[in-house]
Amino acid sequence: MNAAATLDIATLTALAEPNRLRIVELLRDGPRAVGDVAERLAMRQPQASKHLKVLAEAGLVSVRPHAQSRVYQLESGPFRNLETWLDTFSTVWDARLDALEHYLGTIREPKESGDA
Amino acid sequence: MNAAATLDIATLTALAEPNRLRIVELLRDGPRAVGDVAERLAMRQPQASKHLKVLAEAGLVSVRPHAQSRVYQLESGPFRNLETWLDTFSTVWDARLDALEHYLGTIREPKESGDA
DNA sequence: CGCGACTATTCGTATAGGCGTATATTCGTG
DNA sequence: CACGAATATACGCCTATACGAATAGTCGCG
Repeated sequence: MNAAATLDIATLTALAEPNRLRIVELLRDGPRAVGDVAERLAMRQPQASKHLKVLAEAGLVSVRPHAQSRVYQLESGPFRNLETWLDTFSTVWDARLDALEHYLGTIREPKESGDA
Repeated sequence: MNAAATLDIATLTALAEPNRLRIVELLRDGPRAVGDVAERLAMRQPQASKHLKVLAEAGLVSVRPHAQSRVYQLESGPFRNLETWLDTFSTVWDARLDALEHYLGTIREPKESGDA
């Protein structure tokens, strides 16, 4: 039911690559064609294409053909989803100290009472 | 200066691993010892230790010794930082269509005035 | 239609990193 | 101080994947 809290790992694996992260940050300033991305980030065209493909498969970017060029732009979905996932941690920071104390208290107890 | 907008890639690489992501989501419910993590996530103790080490080096978790056990808990810093980074994209979605139109218009131009 | 510009794909190579097994280390206890 | 429990580290193996070079595909244009 809470599908909103289920983060797609592909979003993170796509972002967790330096060059791809740079691409995303470049695209933040606006859409770009493949060659444009390659030139600005000083990488070769095939690498740009491959990384953009990975980003596209993760849904982070979309493509729009324009003559021979292909213009890539960011898609909000995965970013919003990631933000939603991050929000599930917001409540943790408040209860953090309390939870630690509590856990240290129960660490002696065997493992009983299956929680969730 | 604006270090807040500079996302540490280590945060993403640490999270972009299924088992580590599961660890983080488990720790969201509260701190856990290594063996506890290993048992709940059905992984072996060394793997749990290694993954927790990576998470710790990325600053996502902190350790607190308790007898022979070591209790790991989430640290808010990287999560907040990631959230701040995500916020830099919020303004993009609004200007998205506009930016695409604009880029398609300038795609013919060689390279207009090197930006920042 | 053939050519040039732009992009995607394929192939081989190198390396990062995850896993399992074994072992070292540390701490509390009697 | 010896022992057991809990954790960390070391080693070898194996897969995923990023890179470079070469090539194939696609589109507009004359």
